[in-house]
Amino acid sequence: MKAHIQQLLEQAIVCLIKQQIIPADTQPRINIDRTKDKSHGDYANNLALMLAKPAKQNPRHLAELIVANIPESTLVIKMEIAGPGFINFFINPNFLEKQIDSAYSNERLNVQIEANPQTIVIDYSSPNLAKEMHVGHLRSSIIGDAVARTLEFQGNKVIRQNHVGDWGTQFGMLLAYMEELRAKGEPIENNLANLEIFYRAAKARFDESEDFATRARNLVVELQSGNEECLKLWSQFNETSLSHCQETYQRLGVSLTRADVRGESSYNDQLAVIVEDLDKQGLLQQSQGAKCVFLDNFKNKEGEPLPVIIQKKDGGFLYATSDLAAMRYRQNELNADRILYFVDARQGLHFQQVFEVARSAGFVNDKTSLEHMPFGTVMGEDGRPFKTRSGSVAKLADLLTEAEMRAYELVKEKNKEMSEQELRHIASVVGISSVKYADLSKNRTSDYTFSFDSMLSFEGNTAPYLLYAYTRVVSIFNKAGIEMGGVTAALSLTEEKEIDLANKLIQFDEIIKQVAKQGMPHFLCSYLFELAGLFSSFYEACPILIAETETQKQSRLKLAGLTAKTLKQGLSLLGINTLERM
RNA sequence: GCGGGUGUAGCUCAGCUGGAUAGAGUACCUGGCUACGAACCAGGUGGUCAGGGGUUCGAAUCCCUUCACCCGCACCA
Repeated sequence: MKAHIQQLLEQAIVCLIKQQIIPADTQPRINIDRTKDKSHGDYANNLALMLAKPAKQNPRHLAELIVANIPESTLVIKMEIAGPGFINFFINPNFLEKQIDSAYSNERLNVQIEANPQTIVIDYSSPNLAKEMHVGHLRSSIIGDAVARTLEFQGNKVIRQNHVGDWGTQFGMLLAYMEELRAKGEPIENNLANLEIFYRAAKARFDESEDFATRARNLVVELQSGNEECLKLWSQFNETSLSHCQETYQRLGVSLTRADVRGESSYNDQLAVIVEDLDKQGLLQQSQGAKCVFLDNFKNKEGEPLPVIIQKKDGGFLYATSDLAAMRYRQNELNADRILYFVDARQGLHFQQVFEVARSAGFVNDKTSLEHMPFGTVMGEDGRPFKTRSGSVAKLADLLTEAEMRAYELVKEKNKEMSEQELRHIASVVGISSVKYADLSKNRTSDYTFSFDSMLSFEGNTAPYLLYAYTRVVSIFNKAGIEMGGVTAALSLTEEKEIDLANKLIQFDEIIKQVAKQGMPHFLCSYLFELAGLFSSFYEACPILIAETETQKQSRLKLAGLTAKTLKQGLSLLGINTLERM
């Protein structure tokens, strides 16, 4: 609809240019807004206000001229000039009904398939395998996954990349500890059952024993030089850690699989090549023993150009190096059009730098877009950044268990007769979805206050509210004895609440586009919450099964059916399951 | 010091990149279940959009400035 109005306005501009009312070189950005107030029609536009100055016209008068030059359209029944010079468009209600009818019988709910699908690489979750996943991994995993699903739904080719931290100095420490356990005859498997404890034990040995620390450092070197025994231990460790991750993904409903794992270690053989390439291109400089690329746009504390260190003075590589290798791989092997990074905002500078290096070295084409999708820091309830090293770290797995337990209590209280199995299932969906929704519904760029209580409150703008709306529709269709998609009669909108709901329903497509473009699932959350809210009002005000006429009943069933389908589809894009009853 | 971010109702947060009277949730108050599911709905109280300038028809949004807090800034990731 927006596109249609835009076309109308563009044609009006052409006419006005011909008439020399506005200058020939005007290329205004046409912005169609949805109105907040119904008295302003359905859509509004400020073109007259923007062009008033270049056209040397009174804005209201110019608005009249624009309206006079807009071609006939069956979709627009009325245009009004309001305020300082807004043009308000009133849409034919008939159109709304047609849209709903068509979305209802469409698998994709009328969400357009991308005309030019892209290959989009998404780097997300990427936990460090040395430790178990904790709350800090929640945002990247959940937000990245929601965006991946959304882009996929649009018809893009999405390639998930779980860039796990499976390499680096801390592995020396872990391997040394594994060795020690083995020497003592203790089964390593048992100890790896809890990675958090394992890591702490290894760290404690590292801190208390100089011999151990030395051994750990030596093991890093041996690992990197391909010592077989080391690699065996290393891969045993990683296997265990990865299976922990998969377990968590499974519980969380994150769509990452083992096939999406491409850890830092997989770029090992490319690191030296990257250095060589940069050197050949004359981008590399020696500084204080390290090999660096200097970028003029970035300054350090002393106001001197800031280096991106590619290779340490001891010959070791850094995460900038493997990020560059990964970028080149994603460009050349995966043929990415877009590469998205769902990574903590604190790494913003790092990404600016490596993006620039990658471009100037030609690792990435100019056409390929590199996008850091930052998210805010996880804060404790005291308002301070959530620290992971200070003793009582909330493991992600424990958090999920807590959520399920709280949900279980609530579900049981509301459903005294329900079987244990069903209670468990519902509690699991309610608990997990609450945690996810609490995170997804916030603008990802701002800091995130981690709070059990707000996450697991099941009232208001929460996942259960949306799930509840869905189950109400299911219940109605059960009672009516027909399938949710089985309404055949045409829509007939008369009541205000019906029209409000219908208007919201046809916006689904716009919202999907927005989420896909900006990588921000909270737009979808807000939309679904508003949709569920409008449905609840409609539900209260407009009896469905006991409607006055059969026509009205069928029409309302259809509206409810499309609401449920939209909720289900929307939640599914967020990685949240629906329930038939709760 | 330089760069980035944040500051909106008691609390948690939206505000669609400059639009019409700044919105939700929560908390608090009032009303609604022998009722298609009350995890709900209808309504109310609550604001110097951190402060101050500027740009213009119009600013929470753009520019400048002050304040407060957070985060980066050479071999960790």
